Amino acid sequence: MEFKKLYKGLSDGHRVRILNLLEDGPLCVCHLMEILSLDQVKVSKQLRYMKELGLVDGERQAQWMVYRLLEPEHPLLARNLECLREAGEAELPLVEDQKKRAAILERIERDQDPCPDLEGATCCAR
Amino acid sequence: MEFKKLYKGLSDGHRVRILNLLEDGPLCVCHLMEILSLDQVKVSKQLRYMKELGLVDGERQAQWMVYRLLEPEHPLLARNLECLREAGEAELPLVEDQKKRAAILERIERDQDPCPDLEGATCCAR
DNA sequence: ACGGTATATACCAAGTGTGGAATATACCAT
DNA sequence: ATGGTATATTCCACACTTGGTATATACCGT
Repeated sequence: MEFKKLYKGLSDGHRVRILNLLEDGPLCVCHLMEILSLDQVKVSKQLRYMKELGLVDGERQAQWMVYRLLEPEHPLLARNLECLREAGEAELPLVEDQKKRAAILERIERDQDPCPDLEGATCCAR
Repeated sequence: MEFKKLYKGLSDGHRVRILNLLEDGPLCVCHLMEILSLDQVKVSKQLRYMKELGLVDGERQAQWMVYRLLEPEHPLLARNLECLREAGEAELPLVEDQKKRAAILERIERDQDPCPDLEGATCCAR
């Protein structure tokens, strides 16, 4: 991955939050909307932008689009997210986002919500 | 420093090369021009941009402007530059730039070129 | 085929970054 | 005061990013 594209990806708060979430595993658009409290068009646009940068990729699962990191083990990305998480709330609610993600996954498990099948676990809540 | 500004700074090849050079110590514009083989206006503009981002600051020393990192110990910046240097020539000639910088400093020492006084050493070659 | 849900795209306006050419400013030496 | 060197700024054009609103597409269940 070109360094330039990585940094363009990281130079926006919403995008960093999305990358941070995807680092823990794939997610569909509706969950990203829910966690970020962002409307659908904005999320879609950011995802498209990051897809063009070569940071993420999306795959259709039934009616949902499930996004994932293109290079989940990319050391520079991982390292930067780590530092940003350590920076705490003052910068971005990254750890809080991770908790919300976990809560959503639990809810899905508990309520048997229909969701695309994804590496053993389900993804979507509605 | 806001993370956003750091990444905006890093998302351009010339800027990364400048930041990498300044990490080793302050430099004046003419040396940056020489090492990057870039014309004066472009260097000045990138420096201004990074000054607005809060990444660098410039101080006049006689007829020269000497630039330095605003937060030389910033861990995220240091870490990213380190990784980019390790990435090697394919991405950016960062290590080569460092060598050029050292060569210039030697040349100054040897030829007693006039330069702004800076933390003991001199800086400018002309 | 139809209506609903999830997601993407198109279009337009505003803001931001980037490049080139010309010009201005600051300082030095004489 | 003058001319030279180092650096910054201005202006203009162009590409990129971002936000809003509206619309289109894809898939599902019936």
